[in-house]
Amino acid sequence: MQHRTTLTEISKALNLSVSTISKSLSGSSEISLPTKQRVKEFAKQCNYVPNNFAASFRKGCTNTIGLVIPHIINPFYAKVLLNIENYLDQNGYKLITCFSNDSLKKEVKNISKMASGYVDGFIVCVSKEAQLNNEYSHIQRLITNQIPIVLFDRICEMLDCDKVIIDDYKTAFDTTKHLIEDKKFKNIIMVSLIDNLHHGKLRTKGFQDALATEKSNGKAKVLVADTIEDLRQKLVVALRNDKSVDAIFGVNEQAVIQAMHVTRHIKSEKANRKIIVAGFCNERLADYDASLIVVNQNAEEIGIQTAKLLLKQIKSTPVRGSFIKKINNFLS
Amino acid sequence: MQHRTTLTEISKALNLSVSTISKSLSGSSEISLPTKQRVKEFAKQCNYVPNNFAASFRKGCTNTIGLVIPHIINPFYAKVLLNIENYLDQNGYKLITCFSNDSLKKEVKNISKMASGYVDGFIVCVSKEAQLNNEYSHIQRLITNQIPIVLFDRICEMLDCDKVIIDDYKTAFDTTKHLIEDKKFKNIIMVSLIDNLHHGKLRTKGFQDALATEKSNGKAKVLVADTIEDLRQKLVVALRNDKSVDAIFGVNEQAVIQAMHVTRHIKSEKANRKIIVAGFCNERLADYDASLIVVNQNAEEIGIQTAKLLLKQIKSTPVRGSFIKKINNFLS
DNA sequence: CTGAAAGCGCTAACAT
DNA sequence: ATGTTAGCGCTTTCAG
Repeated sequence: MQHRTTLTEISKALNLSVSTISKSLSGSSEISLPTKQRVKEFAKQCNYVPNNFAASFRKGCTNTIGLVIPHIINPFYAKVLLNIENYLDQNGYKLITCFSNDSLKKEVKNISKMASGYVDGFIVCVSKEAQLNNEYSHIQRLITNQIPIVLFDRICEMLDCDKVIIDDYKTAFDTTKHLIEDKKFKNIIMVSLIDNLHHGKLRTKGFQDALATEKSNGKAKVLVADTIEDLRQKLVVALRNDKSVDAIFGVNEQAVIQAMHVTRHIKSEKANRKIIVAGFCNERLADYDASLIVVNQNAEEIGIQTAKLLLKQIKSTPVRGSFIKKINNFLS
Repeated sequence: MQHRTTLTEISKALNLSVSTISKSLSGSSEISLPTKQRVKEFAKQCNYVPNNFAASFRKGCTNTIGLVIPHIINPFYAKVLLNIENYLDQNGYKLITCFSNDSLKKEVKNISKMASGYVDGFIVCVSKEAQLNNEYSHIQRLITNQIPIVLFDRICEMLDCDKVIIDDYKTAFDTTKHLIEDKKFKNIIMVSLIDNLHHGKLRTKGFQDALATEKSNGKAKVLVADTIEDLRQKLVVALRNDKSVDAIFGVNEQAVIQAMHVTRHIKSEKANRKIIVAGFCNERLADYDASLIVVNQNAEEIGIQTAKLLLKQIKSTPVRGSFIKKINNFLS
């Protein structure tokens, strides 16, 4: 790495003290105008770039946030990430991004490497593995140590910290109502590949409760599977057995995609059969099938709110520096 | 922020020097086994977490890479990012991620904030705006200052640094050949929304050259547009005017999507008409239309190679520490 | 084996 | 208006 000019070097060259240089460069009113100009000009000539990393170290805060999300192939996470970054950038923060790949081990590793001084706070969407094993001690440790943290999307209700989620239950409930009351579907099948996850269960419940409110509508079927293949087969069987099914409600993107597939297949068997697919998925899916009814998951809003909450926490937390100041006062 | 135990505190508590603590904790062979154990145990009791940020500062390298990409809605970039992160993580590096939103101003801002000491090197995919204005001075400055940097996907040939791209020309050429020779298409239309970008031009050229090699095949049409609407209209007209078109080759994802749309529309007008869409796009598009021919853009490979090249550069660059050491030796 | 000391680049309280 | 000083937490010679 090429040598970078430092304040000390400038101070020696101009026969001024480091603090004068520092103050001049930051435009302090304590310094005379001629001095400030001289310093600034010289600094520019030397290609001086302030070492903000050193400043961060000195001040005890890094203006950096650590983000851990499962992955980014799901456009929902991509959009959340994009919005978090934009919000943080506008507020002078940087973002260290890590992907857990839904592995608990990598999640723990990522968090601990960032927690060793690199970030002022965390935004986390926990891995599937953490959820399945109900293993949150790494998160709990951050909370205990009063490190600012906001969870989003996949959360654990036991943890006492800020959380941002869509209201899965309400969204599923409302969408189902909409399908019944506005769209006039009579026989809806729900499909899920995430019924082992917390938000998956909530969506299923929302669907079921919405149907329960429609007493006349006796038919309600929930199809749950662990693998795509399994779901597809179950769905094919269900649609062949019950010719009156007129809509499929998928509670996660993969389920929606499979529903679209199967629907196309069933339609090709019987041209006049009509089945509409609706559900939680990327709105771009509608690019390829305009009849798809997409549930809006508000990724933008989630991203912004998450970041906003975190910065609020950070601003209300005294930085380490002031704490140390207290100690020193006490000792002296 | 809660107080964090430091080496100094441990040293006072155990009546040992800071350096002994430091060495013990890092398992140095200079320290006796009993001391090491005593220190380690005490550190654990105090919940000691090393401040690697301070260590980074001291050592003059941060083990952090700065990434700037236009955005992440395009799954190609998402996949590249994911693979970069995974590779870097495996090699002990963190990743600061920024999005330029294709704005030159934000790109410059992002780079300079990271360059102020936070990162050991950069991975950049320049913004559309930078390309259109041929404005690369911010990148050139990094290169001049010998800051490790690798460009990917959108590059500038004038810049003297490592670059990773897919071979746009060859990929377009080969795909076109494949469409003609293997798939036996007779009349292919190419569509593009990126003909103002460097790689867009290369893809167009690849298409044209491939067609030129087939002398018997007189027909070759290139449709270029700036907006989606414009492209769609042009394509509709073209397909209505020339009933013999049997394939559309899109050189970017949006163009491919529009081609799929228009094709569906045209087919609905005339049921027996057959048109196949092929092109550069996310392979997930094939989930919704199995007849789509997807060009593989090798996002995984690009991500990994980019990261690998950067780390290679970084490892071959002496850290600032050693430079400073030289100065000191010289002075004393 | 252990300790003392210097210093990474910068800030900010406290002189002068 | 300018300078002095202390120190952020850690690593790394060099001395004992």
